Amino acid sequence: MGAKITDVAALAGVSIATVSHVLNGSRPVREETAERVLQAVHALHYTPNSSARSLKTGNKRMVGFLVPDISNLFFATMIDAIEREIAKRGYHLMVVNTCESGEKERSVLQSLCTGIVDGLIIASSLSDYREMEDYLPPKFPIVLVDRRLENNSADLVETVSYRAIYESVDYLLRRGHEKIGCIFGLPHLSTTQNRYDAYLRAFREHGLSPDESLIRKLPRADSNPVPLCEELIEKGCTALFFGNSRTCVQSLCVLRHYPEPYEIVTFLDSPEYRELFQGMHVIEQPTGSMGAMAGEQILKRIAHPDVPAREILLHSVFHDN
Amino acid sequence: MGAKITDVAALAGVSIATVSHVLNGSRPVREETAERVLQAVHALHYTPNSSARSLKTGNKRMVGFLVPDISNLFFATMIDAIEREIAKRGYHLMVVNTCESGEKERSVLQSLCTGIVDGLIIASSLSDYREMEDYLPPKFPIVLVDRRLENNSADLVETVSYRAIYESVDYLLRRGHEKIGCIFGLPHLSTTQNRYDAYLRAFREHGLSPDESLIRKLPRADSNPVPLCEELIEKGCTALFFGNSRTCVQSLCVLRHYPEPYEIVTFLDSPEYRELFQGMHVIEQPTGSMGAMAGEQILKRIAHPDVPAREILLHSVFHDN
DNA sequence: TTGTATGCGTTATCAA
DNA sequence: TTGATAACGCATACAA
Repeated sequence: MGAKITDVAALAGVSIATVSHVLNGSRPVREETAERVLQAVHALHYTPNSSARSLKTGNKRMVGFLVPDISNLFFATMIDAIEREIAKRGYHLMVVNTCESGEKERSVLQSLCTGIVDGLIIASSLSDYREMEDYLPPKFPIVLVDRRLENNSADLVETVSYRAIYESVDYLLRRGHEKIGCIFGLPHLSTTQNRYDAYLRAFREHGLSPDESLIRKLPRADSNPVPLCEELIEKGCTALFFGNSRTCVQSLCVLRHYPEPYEIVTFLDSPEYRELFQGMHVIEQPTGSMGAMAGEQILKRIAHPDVPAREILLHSVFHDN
Repeated sequence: MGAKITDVAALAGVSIATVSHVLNGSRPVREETAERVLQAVHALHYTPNSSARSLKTGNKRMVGFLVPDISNLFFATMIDAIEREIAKRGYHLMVVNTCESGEKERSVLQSLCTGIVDGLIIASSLSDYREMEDYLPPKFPIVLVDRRLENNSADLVETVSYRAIYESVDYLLRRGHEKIGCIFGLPHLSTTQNRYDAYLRAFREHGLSPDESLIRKLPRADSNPVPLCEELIEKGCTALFFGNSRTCVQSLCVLRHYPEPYEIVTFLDSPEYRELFQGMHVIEQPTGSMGAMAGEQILKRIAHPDVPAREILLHSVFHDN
């Protein structure tokens, strides 16, 4: 252990209260006294013990982020944005990978919310908010991001892709495609459901109904989309629609093996993929903005636990390249 | 605030000492009593307040990981492995993105090492260990991972790629390639330097010297390799060597635009890219193992701050597909 | 302008 | 086998 507040007080010839107030600016101190304290602090390389401070004040200056899959660039981009946002106010970000497991999410939730972090941003693998509510102290600051849960009563930052999906389908139909293959993500996620619904509605609004046999969903987080993709191409699809970046990236190796009569629409989840997706049509998600908004919102929530929950909606944009 | 140890004690009809001992296994407790305590813990969703525990024990059960670039899958893979490893012993991982900035690294270092984490794993953007040593309390547990620093006196987990690079160059030369283009990462990193040296040596051991005009290094972390790659192809290269996965991924969009008379060797930094790199020859890094070893080592170092520093070396493997 | 004393929620040392 | 209680290092209400 290093120096403690009592050591500083002794060296400066003042009480520990004065040391504390000098360091926190929490009460006027005579300039000369303050000077002596600061010198003692410097001489002893004193830094306040953050556990003691947290225990006393209840404030950790730390936000947790529960991520379903850290090896997905979508979340890496979001992490970066959140961290940048909260760092502005002196907060640290603690990232924990929940591996798309509701089980692990709950266990991590429980261990973080009691004394480690002041608030939690969660991209949840659960489906109902009540599944996590039991494990949280009442009014614990929570911001849900990207994925919506049923019976949610927490703040939410979400991206709406309905319009962008409509435009992309409209584009493909105008280009005359009749067999459009389609691969979405995990069926139980709100994002998947919303994109799927938007996709169907877009066809219906054109007076069509899509060939359901050309629509696939990935059963598991680690499912390989390659066989699905090959199947769709074999079936004679002339266009492919990918419901997220990762699926598209993983499928690229297949696409190279075939001649290219087809057009591709894919979600662009992270600017990292912009170059890789050159020549495709992309639905760009405002991933960084989502992270920034989530970071901003969790700090607001920590500061004001009692104001009503907010929903913040952002929008994806379709680019036909 | 949630339930406290006094609440549990009251509900179970025992003293707080007994609750503590049941939870920590630090003293024999009658089975029936222990059972009652556990039930109360469960009923109240009690979790010990970690600030209080840390204050008392001096142990935070938290490891920090300073990552230069969280949107690089290489590091995402490592994060996952570290977290998995230390979770076995009840430790949490706190990830902070240093954005390839030595400046930011030092500032984060300073704020984390005094009371927030028990130890730090660092993939450093600095070049000399003494640059960070000044900001650390004496004997603070540090494990350097992936990147070696000059004058290092901390534990180190590093991957050696010399043999794999030799084999890959040998392979390309045997296949008769005479113009081999080459793109490496940031010049100041030990990994880049080692790979570059190994590349040159491999040619020399074949009695050749590589055409230096076909070797490129990325000047900055956010540099776009695409123009470099195009240039190399224009110059008539029949084979390309990528010094890391990300550079290769970013260059893929170019490669599609040219007919394919060339062969590609690339580092495979993360299993995520395995499919994408199908048909290429890869130098596979043991990224997950590096993370696991780093996690294991930091816990050893925290437990035994006084044993001499260790160097742990792993090896990349070349696969000609 | 400064000092004293209490308590934050644990762990661990005594006693019983 | 269990309970009472003293720290851990700090912030802060209350005194002076």
